[in-house]
Amino acid sequence: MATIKDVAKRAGVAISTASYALNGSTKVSEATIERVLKAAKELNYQKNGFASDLKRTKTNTIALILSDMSGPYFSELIKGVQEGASGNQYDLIACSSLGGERSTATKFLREKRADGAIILANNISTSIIEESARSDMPIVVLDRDVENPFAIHIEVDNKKGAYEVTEYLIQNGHETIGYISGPPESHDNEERFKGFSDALKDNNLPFQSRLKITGDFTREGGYRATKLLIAQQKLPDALFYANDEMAIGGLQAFDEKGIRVPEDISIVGFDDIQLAEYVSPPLTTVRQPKYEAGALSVHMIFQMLAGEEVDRSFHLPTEMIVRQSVKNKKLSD
Amino acid sequence: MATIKDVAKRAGVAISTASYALNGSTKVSEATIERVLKAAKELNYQKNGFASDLKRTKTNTIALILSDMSGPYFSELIKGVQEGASGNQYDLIACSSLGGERSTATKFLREKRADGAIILANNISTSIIEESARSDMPIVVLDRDVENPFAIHIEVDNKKGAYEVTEYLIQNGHETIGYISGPPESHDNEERFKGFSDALKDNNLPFQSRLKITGDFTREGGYRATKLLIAQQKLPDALFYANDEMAIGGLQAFDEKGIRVPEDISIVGFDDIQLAEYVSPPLTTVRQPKYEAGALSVHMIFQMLAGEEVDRSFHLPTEMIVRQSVKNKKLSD
DNA sequence: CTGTTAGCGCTTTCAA
DNA sequence: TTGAAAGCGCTAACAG
Repeated sequence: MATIKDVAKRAGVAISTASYALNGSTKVSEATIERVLKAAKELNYQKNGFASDLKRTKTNTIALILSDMSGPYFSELIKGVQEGASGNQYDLIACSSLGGERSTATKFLREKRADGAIILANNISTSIIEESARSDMPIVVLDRDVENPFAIHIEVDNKKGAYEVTEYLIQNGHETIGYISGPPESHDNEERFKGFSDALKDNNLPFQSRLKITGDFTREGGYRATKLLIAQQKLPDALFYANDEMAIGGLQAFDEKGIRVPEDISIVGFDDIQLAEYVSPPLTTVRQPKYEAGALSVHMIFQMLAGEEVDRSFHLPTEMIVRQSVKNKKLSD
Repeated sequence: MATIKDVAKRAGVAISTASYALNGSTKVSEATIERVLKAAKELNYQKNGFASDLKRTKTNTIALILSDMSGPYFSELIKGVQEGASGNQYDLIACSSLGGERSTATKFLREKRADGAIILANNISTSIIEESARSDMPIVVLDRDVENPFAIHIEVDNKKGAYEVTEYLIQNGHETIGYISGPPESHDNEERFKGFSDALKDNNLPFQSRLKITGDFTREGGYRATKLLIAQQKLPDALFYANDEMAIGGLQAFDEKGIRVPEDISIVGFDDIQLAEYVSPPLTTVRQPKYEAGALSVHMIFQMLAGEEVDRSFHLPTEMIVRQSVKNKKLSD
């Protein structure tokens, strides 16, 4: 692998001159630039990015850390981040936190391989985030709150969104409403559950703990949880799934038992993933402003990088998307 | 930002000793290790990853370069790559080729920011790939063929897959069959079209060029192309969409005009994206082994990194997925 | 077991 | 306009 040294030698100039020429400085004569460029091409020279980053102590990249990296859920978020980053001549790279302590994500955070990070990965520990956040490595955390002046928190208003859709269920005449939860340690899940139970309480509806079943945000988990509920024999009027994936799993479980949605039971989800519109029946759910969350995240990173004073916490509004998975009991009963 | 020097000083040892201690070498006494670790913790020391990569001239990461980084399409592929990489203690990072020459992807390739790369990004130029591929930066290209011993080519058998599904259409009694193409410069599209027209030819069916309409692999493009076709008044018996996204766009166009699928026209897609199963009617299509493609890609990268002799080209088999978007004309006519 | 030291490849100051 | 040289922070060979 040719280095700048080789290029300089071949062009018959000093290393520094080669560096200037390669970086398009005006300090070097046309003729020299040409000679250097020619030498570089002949040697198929490629600069070593690490060396220059090291020298400049700046990477011009921001890292997006995801628990999964696959998952259709992240598309929109990524788009928001991507556009913001490239608009500022920053690079965006995505990496996975799979593997916890030993993951790529941890490495990026710890080893300052990026100038900032956006994290949506429940499997990365809060302590790592807190240790890593600093003025030259500002962090935006999307799925929890963190105690560190250089880590701010952006989240959609899970609680309010859950409250609204639960209220919608109630207004449609549903009284016994179950909750299929995400993993108990999930902050999002917790907030959604709070919104859900607040709505129940405010409407003087009791919450039966037998109707809260723990899932894990996956389709499979929703399927299993729903099966469990069906096995209890007494189905509630409606079901709140803590996310759409689980709701879709639930749909399948109901379908297998010949239970019709929404005729026999109404359901709602959360997220408004792309599939929600296509399943049968189309899912009533709450939409998260994912693109906006992504865009805001990068924006805040840049603000922090610029040393500006920023708010420590943001809540983005959700929107209820009414489709056809909820029956109006007041009309039909 | 504390450096290893600061840590060494604070612990009262030499830099190298600090380095050894930090990296868990056995050459250092327990007591020293402890002192160093303590100092590091007190200073909130984080090592600079670039510096060590630079020193070791090895990054232990492989880059996955995508044109988009969003797009549900990539999920499976990513999973295959991710698992292969982390299984070998390598990091995977994904980056986007959005922005062409000036993209993050180009930077990674050119500046040797990874030990190898997997590319699925039609908007990155072949010349960049050819210039970047070398023994210490092997590349797997998924969407074209490249002339470079260190860049190998893995693709699903687009031609055969297209051939099969076209033949399926023919066997079901369809005779005039249209083709909604992807972008003309797409290699995948080209291969699919070849398979399509070969099947026609082998069955002595003429191909009418008015029935080939150019789309762009997006839902919107499929929608527009379909509208165009509908405007021609004479609908063919069936339509081959070069990918599922476009087929779903087409479904919408037909729906708006009250044209029923498959009663009035049969359609097939390509890819078998997740949605294909959920649209109405469920789409008959060709499944690509995306996970396998991803897994094989990393595997080959490691082979090349190890200096082994490898095949320059791989073709992965596809599988036809029969659902309900094709009518059997022989039965009903 | 610990310390000295020579770079990795690059940028950039300073002097010529 | 060009060149010499000093590091960026780290690893590792070598010497003690």
